[in-house]
Amino acid sequence: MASSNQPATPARQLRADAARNREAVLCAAREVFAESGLDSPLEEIARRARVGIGTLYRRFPSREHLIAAALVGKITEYADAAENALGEADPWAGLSGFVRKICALQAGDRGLADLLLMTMATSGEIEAIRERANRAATELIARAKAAGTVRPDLTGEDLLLMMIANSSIAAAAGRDAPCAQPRFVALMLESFQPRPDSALPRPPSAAEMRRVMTRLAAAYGCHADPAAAAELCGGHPPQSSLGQPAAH
Amino acid sequence: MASSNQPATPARQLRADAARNREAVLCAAREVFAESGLDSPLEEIARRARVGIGTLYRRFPSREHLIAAALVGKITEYADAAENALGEADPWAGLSGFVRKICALQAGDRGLADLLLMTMATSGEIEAIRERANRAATELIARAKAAGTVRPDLTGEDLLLMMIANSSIAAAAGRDAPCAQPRFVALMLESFQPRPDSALPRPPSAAEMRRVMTRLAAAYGCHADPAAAAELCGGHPPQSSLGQPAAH
DNA sequence: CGCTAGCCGGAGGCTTTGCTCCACATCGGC
DNA sequence: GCCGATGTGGAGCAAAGCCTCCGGCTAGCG
Repeated sequence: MASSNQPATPARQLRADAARNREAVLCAAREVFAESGLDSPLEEIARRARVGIGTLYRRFPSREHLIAAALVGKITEYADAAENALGEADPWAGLSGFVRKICALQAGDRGLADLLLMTMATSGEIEAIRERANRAATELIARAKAAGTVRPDLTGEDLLLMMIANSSIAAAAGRDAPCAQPRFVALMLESFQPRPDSALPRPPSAAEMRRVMTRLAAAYGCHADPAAAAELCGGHPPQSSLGQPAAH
Repeated sequence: MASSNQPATPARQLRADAARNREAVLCAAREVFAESGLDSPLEEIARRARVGIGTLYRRFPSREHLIAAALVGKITEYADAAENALGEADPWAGLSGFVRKICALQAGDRGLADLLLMTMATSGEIEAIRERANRAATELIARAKAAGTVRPDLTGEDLLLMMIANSSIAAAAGRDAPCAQPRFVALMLESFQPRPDSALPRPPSAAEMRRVMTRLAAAYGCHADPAAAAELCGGHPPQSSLGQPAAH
């Protein structure tokens, strides 16, 4: 068993009809996830793709595989936004533009909003892209700090908190209050700016936020513990060769 | 079919054992709601109260009735916090203390956090208390604006946005990142302070936010449309115009 | 063409949750 | 202590989702 981590493209060439169906599922998944988030019923996706539920499961053995395959493109947009922002001459313009951009992305796609807040243990590809975005975002903050246009105690974790908040506001306000989300982002950006004599309580650590993201993943039915993840990938659970991994 | 709006206290004297059970259910409900939010399974509440599910439904014919009965006390704390803050001499100390207080309340009780973001069409009592809090909060903002310690374009709707955000951060971070929620509140308070030459996009209207709260209520299985609500109360659906006091 | 590996759909088992209904138990006035 | 009004528990039905399995279909190679 070659342990290719997860087939972003199917292992071998699919038959023409199968490939067509696979694409239809991905397309429907993008639609449904965007509308209703990553915990949408998979049956709804199959229905919209005009495909049996069995077909969906054959192509994507778990929800996480489907999520990863459907949203690589979208999360790449996110990473690209971060790196493009580094090209901006003015550090504050770069950072604030990036913040507005990703918050708008979240507001426009509930699936992406969810994905940006969780870790996908089974998809190295997604995590690599996220890491790329993280590096760029950290650099964006560092530059703005150096230029004195951002409060010196701002951290990358603050950006993540903002994204959690933005995601819930976008989900709650939706079309009922379309100006809520931009308003909130503007307020957050105000809070990022430096202000003399104002100290913030200490931020959460990167490790803490990683744990948060792992728990959020679990809430969407994505098992982030290594054993379950490995099993899902067809890999070997650590210490392999036990009859069955304990997790069920 | 008596059309008493909703029995905050049971219609007539309950038998001793029944009253004891009712109290046990309320107590369990407060626990479970606090831990897991207003969408917790009612069976879990019955189980923890060591009571049959039938008993729970007999006493509280719908989830909304149970929520209202279990959380009147908590939401009263919220309204009291607002009114007490009006007693504070320094307007900014009053407002910021209030904000920190309610956000801490939300962080400590997921049920309350949820309740503060939704309208309870079937419980005039809850809505009256909320209205009391709204009036006080509006006054708090007005005072702080007058004193120049808060940005002039801040509105009551911004407070609600903050509460939505705070609720989701508290829920996500939980015990994994206990400093996340205070950190976020501190940032929001920074954004409330005045800053020359900074304009915010226009805030959502009160009516829009009311619609948002109604939809959030529906998400917890609370039917907020007048017809369903009235039916649930055994009252008459149409015409009666005494509905909610319009916020503001 | 004909054949088969590969693919398809959805029936159906399982779990969770909501809510109803009724045979039985208990309280408490007399 | 009797006995009916009152209360109790949980069996049971329905709906929604997850996921597996298998009888039948077809694409596309030879």
